[in-house]
Amino acid sequence: MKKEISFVTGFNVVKGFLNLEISSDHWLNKFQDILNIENYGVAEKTDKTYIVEFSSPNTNKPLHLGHLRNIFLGYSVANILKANGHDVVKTQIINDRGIHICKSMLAWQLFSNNETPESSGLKGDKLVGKYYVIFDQKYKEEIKQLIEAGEEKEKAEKEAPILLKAQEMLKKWEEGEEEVVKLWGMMNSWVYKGFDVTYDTMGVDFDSLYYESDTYILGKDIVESGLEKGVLYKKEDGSVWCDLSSEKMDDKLLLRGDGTSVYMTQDVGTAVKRFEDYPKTVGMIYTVGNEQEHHFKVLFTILKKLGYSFADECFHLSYGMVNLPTGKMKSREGTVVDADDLMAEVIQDAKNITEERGQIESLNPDQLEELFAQIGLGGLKYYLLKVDPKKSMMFNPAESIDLNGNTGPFIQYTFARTQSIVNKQRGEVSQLNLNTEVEKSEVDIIKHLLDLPEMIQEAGKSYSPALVANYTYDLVKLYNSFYQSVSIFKEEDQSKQNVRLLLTEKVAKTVRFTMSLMGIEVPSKM
RNA sequence: GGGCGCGUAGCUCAGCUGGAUAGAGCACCUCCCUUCUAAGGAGGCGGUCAAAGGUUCGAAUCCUUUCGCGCUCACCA
Repeated sequence: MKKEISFVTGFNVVKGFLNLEISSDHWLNKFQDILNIENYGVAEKTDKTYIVEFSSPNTNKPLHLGHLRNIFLGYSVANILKANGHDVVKTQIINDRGIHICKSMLAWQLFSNNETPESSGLKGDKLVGKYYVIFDQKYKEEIKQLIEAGEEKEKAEKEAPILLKAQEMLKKWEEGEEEVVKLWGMMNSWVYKGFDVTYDTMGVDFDSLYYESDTYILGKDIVESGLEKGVLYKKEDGSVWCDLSSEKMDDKLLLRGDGTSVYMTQDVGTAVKRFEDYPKTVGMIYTVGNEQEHHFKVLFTILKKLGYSFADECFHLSYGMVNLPTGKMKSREGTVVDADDLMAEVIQDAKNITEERGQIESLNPDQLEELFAQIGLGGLKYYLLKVDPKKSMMFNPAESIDLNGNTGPFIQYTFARTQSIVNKQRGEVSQLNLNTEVEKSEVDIIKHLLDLPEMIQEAGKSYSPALVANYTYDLVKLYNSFYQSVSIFKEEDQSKQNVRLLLTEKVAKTVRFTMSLMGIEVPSKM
């Protein structure tokens, strides 16, 4: 065998396993192959388009920790699909209509004295969220009063005056009453402005937006034609349903007795609209929490029954809930972690630690601000992305800003190390000498670099940034081990030094690339 | 009750298309900065892979059952 295959230099047998020794020049050949590829890790362009939906908030309250997992996940999956050569459309459905937003509107009308983001200095989404909470408080007070007056609890919950007023407002909105629509438009614009600030801090953007207030109308039309085709049926009270008994599920309501639409109605409309807007689409990814698994199962089934073959190309990217050490997040109990607050906190922590031990003397104030944001947000994003999406996860605020071990800042730190070497080198590194002898720590890095394309492919297939995170972590661990065990600039053998410099450059490029897939920036100093 | 998912070290997580002594980080204990960033590295401690059966030369991984946890089954979103 040693004669047949030139790169095998030895072998031994342990417990029934054949171990082969591979020569240095084989690994250097492989490394040379990688170096020759311009965008190593990025697959060739395909003509396929994927639509990735994420975020999709309600417009009645600010974004929170749960949204952060959703948004980072969706954004990262979009990047990963791009790296697999596909065209990607990042989108969301904005749930801008319905009773929830009317509640905020009503409470604002009743109790705000015309408070605006400008007059209060509050971020728009925070201001609207504040009135949503006020509505809930008043609503509860009224229920309590009704019960004390001898009303049944259930009846009280249905007949609290403020709730009736909100429902009335919703009706007026659907009828297009000018004043209500105007108020709705104003308060939504506040929210969007607030969200824009949050997305900007996150470093996240979208290619297209869909509004429920638009798509629910299309949804209604589709339901009507489904009725004509006999795919759907109408009950005596006028409500419209889809028979799902053949899939062993309960029938699903698509239009209420009074003709108004439900969530499912607009989801049908949105899906159809998107496939019309992007005809080359071969996959639509819905990044939505696992509590909606049933909803999407039903949605895809209904789409198929309505005759849309693209139903098979829809995929619910279902992710687990984010829990706190204190338990579940509950808005009613005030345990929700606000997205803006958390990001600010994490950036502040990065600042404190960096000022304490960073190598940042040469940076100006603007560069420092940027660095703190990179480290803080990098840590947060990595923390939320390194866990398998489908698993629910524990969010420990104390650990998210940790810097040691399997964390974003650890990886960023390693990248910064590579940069100080790259900067010290100055000028071109000469070609690889394939006859150089390589250390084990160097071979380990080459082997891992060789796995990159397969990892990208797998991450794309399984929609899992966690694979990218773990790959990157393993790579920088190998690099740190190498970094500590050999010296680069003290190496007298020029060929060996070249190998190490080229490895350093390639690891740096790879880390910057894989981190970018997670939406994480890497600093050259920290 | 039905459906779906999860259960790996004290804690947080990898590994799961079956292969060698089950890995990492945190925490705890040793070492290593006159060396390119010690936000680092080398090592130690720590596991009946929830439990029991089964398939297999071989199971954390596949199958069955049980237990525990989560989500879900609205004229809510």
